[in-house]
Parts: sequence; structure tokens; C-alpha cells
Amino acid sequence: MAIEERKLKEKLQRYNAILDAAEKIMKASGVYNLNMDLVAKETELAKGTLYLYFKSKEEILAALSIKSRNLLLTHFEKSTLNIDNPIEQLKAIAFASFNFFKKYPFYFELIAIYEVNNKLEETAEIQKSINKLINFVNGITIKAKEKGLLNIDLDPIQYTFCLWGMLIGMSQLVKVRGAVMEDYLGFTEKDIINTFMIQLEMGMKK
Amino acid sequence: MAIEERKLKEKLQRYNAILDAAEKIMKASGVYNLNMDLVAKETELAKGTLYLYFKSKEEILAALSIKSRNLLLTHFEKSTLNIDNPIEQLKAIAFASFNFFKKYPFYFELIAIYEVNNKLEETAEIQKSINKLINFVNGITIKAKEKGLLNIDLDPIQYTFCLWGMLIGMSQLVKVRGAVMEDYLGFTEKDIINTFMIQLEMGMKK
Amino acid sequence: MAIEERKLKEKLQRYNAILDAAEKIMKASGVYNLNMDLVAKETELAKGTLYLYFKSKEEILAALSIKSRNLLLTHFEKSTLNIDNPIEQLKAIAFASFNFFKKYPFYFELIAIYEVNNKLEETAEIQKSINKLINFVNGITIKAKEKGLLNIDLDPIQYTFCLWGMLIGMSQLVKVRGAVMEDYLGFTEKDIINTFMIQLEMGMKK
Amino acid sequence: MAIEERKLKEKLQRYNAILDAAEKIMKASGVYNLNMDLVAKETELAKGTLYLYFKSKEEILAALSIKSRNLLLTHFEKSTLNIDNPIEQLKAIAFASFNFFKKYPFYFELIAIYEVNNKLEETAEIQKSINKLINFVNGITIKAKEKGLLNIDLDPIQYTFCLWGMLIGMSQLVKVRGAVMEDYLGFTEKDIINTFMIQLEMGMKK
DNA sequence: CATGAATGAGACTTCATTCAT
DNA sequence: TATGAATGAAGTCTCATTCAT
Repeated sequence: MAIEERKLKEKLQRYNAILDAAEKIMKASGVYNLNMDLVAKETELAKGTLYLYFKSKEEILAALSIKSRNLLLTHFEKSTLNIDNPIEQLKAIAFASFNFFKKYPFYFELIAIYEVNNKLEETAEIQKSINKLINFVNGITIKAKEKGLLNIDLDPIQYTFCLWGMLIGMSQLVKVRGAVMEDYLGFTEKDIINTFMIQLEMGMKK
Repeated sequence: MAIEERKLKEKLQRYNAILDAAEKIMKASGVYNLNMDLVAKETELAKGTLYLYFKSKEEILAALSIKSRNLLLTHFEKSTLNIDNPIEQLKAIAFASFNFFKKYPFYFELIAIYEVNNKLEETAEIQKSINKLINFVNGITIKAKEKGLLNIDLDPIQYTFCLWGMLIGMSQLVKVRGAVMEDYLGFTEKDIINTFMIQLEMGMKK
Repeated sequence: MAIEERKLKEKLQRYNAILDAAEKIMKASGVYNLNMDLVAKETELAKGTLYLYFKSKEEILAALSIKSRNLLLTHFEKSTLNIDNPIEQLKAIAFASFNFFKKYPFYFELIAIYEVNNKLEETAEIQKSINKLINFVNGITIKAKEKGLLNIDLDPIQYTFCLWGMLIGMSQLVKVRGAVMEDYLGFTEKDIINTFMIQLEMGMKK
Repeated sequence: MAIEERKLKEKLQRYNAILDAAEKIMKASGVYNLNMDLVAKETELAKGTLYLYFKSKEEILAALSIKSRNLLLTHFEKSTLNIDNPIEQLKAIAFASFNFFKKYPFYFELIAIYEVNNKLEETAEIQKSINKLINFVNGITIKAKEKGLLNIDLDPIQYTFCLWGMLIGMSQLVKVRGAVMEDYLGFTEKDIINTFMIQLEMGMKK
């Protein structure tokens, strides 16, 4: 079955090549400027071939969005690795978010787009990737609760969602209004993130 | 000058008719599906006529977005009217946001779109409407600080922006994930808003 | 009848104001960018009013074109005033053309457009203004012939037309290719005009 | 590779079909009335398909303009083939121009449009086609100079440009004023061309 | 006479998707 | 599987001219 294996491998390579191309294009010209002609040119595949690997343009977006979330998850994991205190872990996650979104604005867009634009259909797979993120964070929140470190009035799963919502919101704020804040209001991205972190810590602690 | 007056009035009516039509269309098929043909059909005006009132499609969006922000501002104002304590006022504003966005999801989208999509140009007028909102909230935050009610580590203007970011983020969360939460996780929008409010209050207080 | 007189005068003033406005606009943004909205704004008249003075946009163009030709005619007249020899007069006319077109590129365009674009209808009045020019030149050509100064094989009226054709062609050449000639070929507008004049003189003399 | 070959051939055929259609349309309704809807209808292709072959409407115009110039060049070449004397060759070229422009008034328009309308961008390829024409003529002018047949005061390259300018101007004249001359002035196109040729010969000879 | 709001036919271009080979 | 030519609906915007007041 070596032949089949090789074929499978080749298929996977193509699949990834398409994703890479789409990513490269979007990084260069923005998420909204992706189009299938560009992907075809970049991959040196025929346009029709793209549709053998992805049912639609939207599916490419979805795949990249999932990839982004998985990447974010690994960042979350790394950031909490050497920390014991769940509260500190949650704070580390918040920091990791901001760093991630600052470092990879493009991945942020791909994650946020599904939190915003309800024109895009959320498939089961996207849901799954979201859930993985939420579950990871929620595991920590639950631990915090169990250890009595979390404000007693906060329900873990609900708080986890709050955290996610706040992080997305704050990241957008920094992204869209960051320049204005620095230019006209005299404080930096770091400052506002710091301010947010203070209120976050105060808000979650017992 | 009765004639001139009447003409002016008629012009304003047309202007509003166009906005109303655009609003109706977007409510029905989403903010991203607005197009000038539809507006023309809905208003029963010629396409060219639309361009006498708005220089571009984007200008229609901008006008509605400003309208939305102004409306939100009046909700903020009303919600704080009979409250003395600035902290309670800030909480009232948070509640007002959620209510507003629940009641007018469409207006929320029109506000949020400029906080998200950096393809849309922000004109001076849009900026102004944003500033009006921010300034209103900031006035209260400052008062809270002056009265020693705000956490001493929080800078008022920075905290105001944080609040705005969190509110937008939480509103999106509720909007996009509300159904999932209710269907699969066993808590309601109200619950999560409540959870958020708890952490908010704890986070901002001294 | 003082009232009627004044009204007539006012009408003429409006008529000229429209032409002036059109001229100003075209000078600023090119012959092809004239549009009635711009003219209305510049004259501070209503768009409908323009149509009381000119049947169409094309008629404005025609009027200005006639004006241009009349102006060119006066330049021809002046240039020949103090010259006796008809041959020298014809040369003076050629020089006057180049100078005029260099000084008023806009008027040149308005004249040339009717020599080129057969989409534009030539009214009787335009014809008349052309004829005035041709006749003026032709008068000189005839004199040259009578005095035995013109090449015997050249028919005056035919030669006059040739002259007109060559002058328009050479002016266009200088206008369109002038920059290229100076930048890449090492000779100036003056040079090529000079070369043309040499061949012109040799070609017409006995 | 027969398949690839055939495909290439078909592509070329489509390309030419589009050009032919554009040509037909322009012949019928004028150069300025070309539009993509008409081309689509005439070729029985979808509008989008046209854009697979030409990036824009202007590119169709450019392609036809180049084609016209190349065709004119072959006429120049043929017309000089059996002539030794460079002066006679230049005269032959002038005649060839008039014949060509009489025979293909449409091609003339496509050439002249770039000599007149500075709204159209001249691409490198258009420049090249112009240069080919100029160079061909200039080669002969130089030869004439070398053989001492050209008026000693005329610089070859400058004279070549003059010739081009005069020919375009005269062709326009004949085209636009031809009818008038025949109807009211009692001489024919041939007559005036003849007159021009006389002055041309006299003007260039030593 | 004057107004200026309204018209609506165009015009160009883009792009996700299909399908015959 | 792979190709890539073809599709055609969709979309934004312009502007000369008209006409009711």
C-alpha cells in the first residue's frame, strides 16, 4: 500500500500548500483581500484544483481560523506551564493573548472574524477548536474555584466565557485604537493592558 | 420663505428615508449585504438620486453608525440620570450597553463594525461621535476617582477605554455565543452578564 | 425700452459667465473633464438655468471653440500687420500658430478637437469661424501667388488648407511628443519648429 | 503536446475574435463608442471572459492601435521596396500614408488618437510601435542626407518627426474637411494631397 | 426666467464557482 | 485527479438632461 500512502501524503502536502498560500496572501494584503485567483497563482495550482481540497473559499478561511486557535492554545499552554497558582495562570493567559495578537495580528483577525461577522457559518470543526480553547481556560478557572482563590460569586464556566469576551474586546481595542491612544492620549498599549490586568486581577480574586 | 423651508424639510425627509431603507435592508439581510440597488428599490428612488444625498455607500453606513452611537449615548445618559454614586453610574452604563445591544442588535453591529474592520475609513464625524461616548463615560470615571471610589491603581481615561473594550467584547460574545451558551451550557445571557458585572464591580472598586 | 435693454445685457452677461466658468474648469482639469455640475457650481447658477443659455454641453464647447478660433485670428492679424511680403506673412502666421498654441494650450485643444473628433457635430457657426481663419490666410496666399512669389505649381486655396493641416499636425506633434524629443532625442521644441519652418519656406517659394 | 498547441491556438483565436469584434463595433459607431457590453454581445462571450484576455478596455484599444501601426509599417515597407532614391522613398511613404488612411480610416483614428488625446496612457509597447515607424522613416531620411539629396539645413531625425506630424495633420484634414472641400471648393482629396506633395518635395530637396 | 431635485441608462470591473476535457 | 477557460451576476458610481414648481 505504499502507493496509496504516498498519494495520501501528497494530498496532505497540497492541502497545506493551499493554506500556506492563503496565509501568505492575507498577511500581505489583508483578510478581506484573499481571492481564489491569488491562491491559485501562489500555489501554482489550477483554480479548479483548489476546489478539490476545499469546498469553498470560506472553508479555507475556516481551516486557517482553526489553525490560529490551535496555535493560540499552545501559547496558552506554554504560558501556564511553570505556574502553580491558577489565578496567576489566568493572568498569564491574558498576557499570552495580548502578546499573541500583537505578534500575529493576522491570526487574531482570523480568530476574531468568527466572533464578529455572523455572515460566516461556524462549522462543527470551528466550534470544536473554540471549545478546546475554552475548555483549557475553564480547567484552570475551575481549579481556581476549587482552591478557593476565585471570587466566590463567580461561576467558573461563565467566568471563562467572560474572560474570553474581554480578551477579544481588549485586543480589538488595542488594535484599532492603539495608535490614537499613543498619539493623542499619552499612554501606550502597554499602559492600557496593564490597567486592564489590574482590574482583571481585582475582579477575579476572592 | 415658507417654500424654502418646506423644501428643506422634504430634503431631510428623503435623507432619512434613505437611511431608514438602508436600516431596514441591513436588519433583514445583514450589514454586509447592503447594496445601492436594494436601497434604490426600497426607497423607490433612482440610484442616481441616492448619490445626491450620500457621496457613497460608505457614507450611508457612516451616518447610521453615528446615529447608533448618538442613540447609545442617550441611553447612557438616561441610565445614569437618577444615580449619584459614580461607581453605580458606571455599572448602569454597562447594563445600558447590554440592554441596548440586545434591543437593537443592528445598531450594535453598526457601532462595532468600526471597532473591528479597519477597511472602513473613520471620518472626523465618526471620531467625534466616538469621542462623545468616551468623554461621557470618562467624566464619570474621573468623578469616581476624585471621590476616591475607584481603585487607586486605575487611571481614569485608561480605565474608560478598558470599559469600552470590555463592553464591546462582551456584547459580541453574548451576541455570537449566546445561543450556544443557552442551549448547551445551561446558563443564560443574563447569567453571564451578571457574572461579568460582578467581576467588573470588584475590579473597579477601591 | 431701457428695461428690455438691461435684460438683454444681463442675459449676455450670464451667457459669458457660463463660458468663462467652463473655460476655467477645463483649464484646470482638462477638456474632457468638463461637466455641467461643475459649471453650475462655478457660475452659481442652477443646472437647469444653463440649459436656458445653451441647448447642450456640446454647445458650450462649440462656443468656446469659436471664441478660440477668433482669438487665433486676431493673433494671425497682428502677426502680419507690419509685414509686406506675403511669403513672410505666411511664415509669420506659422510662427504665430506655434506661439499661440504654446501660450494657450487649452485654446489649441478646443480648436483641434473639431479637427479630430468626428463625434462632435460641426454647426454652421463653427464652420463660419473656421472659414474666417481659412479666408484670412487664403487672402495672403492669393496675394503671394499674384505677386509671383508662390511656387507656381501650388494652388492658393489648396495650399492654404495644406498649411492649416500641417500647422495643426505640427502643433499636436510638439504638444504630445515635445517632452520625449527633449528628453531622449536631444533637440527642443524650438529646433523642430525651426526645421519645419525651413522646409515650409523652401516648399512654398518659387 | 498536440493538445496544448491546440489550446494555445484557440486562445489566440479568442484574443483575435475580441479584437475583431471591437474593431467591428468601432467601425460602426466610432472609436469613442466602444464598450465592453457591446464587445461581449458581439463575441458572444461573457463580459468577465473579456477580462481574461484584456486587463481593461483601454488595453483593447492599445492592442488595436499597435496593430494599426504595424500594418501601416508594412505599407511603408512595401511602398518603398522597389525605389532606390531616398527622396522618392519618402514621397512614397507620404503617399502610402494617405492611401492607408483613406482605405482604413478606422486604423488611422486608432493611430491618431494617441497623437492627440493625452488622457490615454502610452504603454511601453505602444511607444515601441511608434518608434518602429519613426525609425523606419528616419533610416530613409538619414540615407537621403548622406547622399546629399536632403536640404542641407534639415536635420534628419527632426525632419522625420516633422514629416510624421505633417502626415498626421494632413490626413486629419482630408478626413475631416474632405467632404467640404469637394462639395464647396471644387477640388478633390487627390488635388490637395497632390498640392501637399509638391510642397513636400520642394521643401525637402536640396 | 430660474431652480435644482430626480432620473436612469450606462460604464467598468471583480470573483466565487463550474464543468468539459 | 487536475486543469483553467468561461461564466454572469453583482456591485459602485457618473452625468447629461428633464420637468414640476
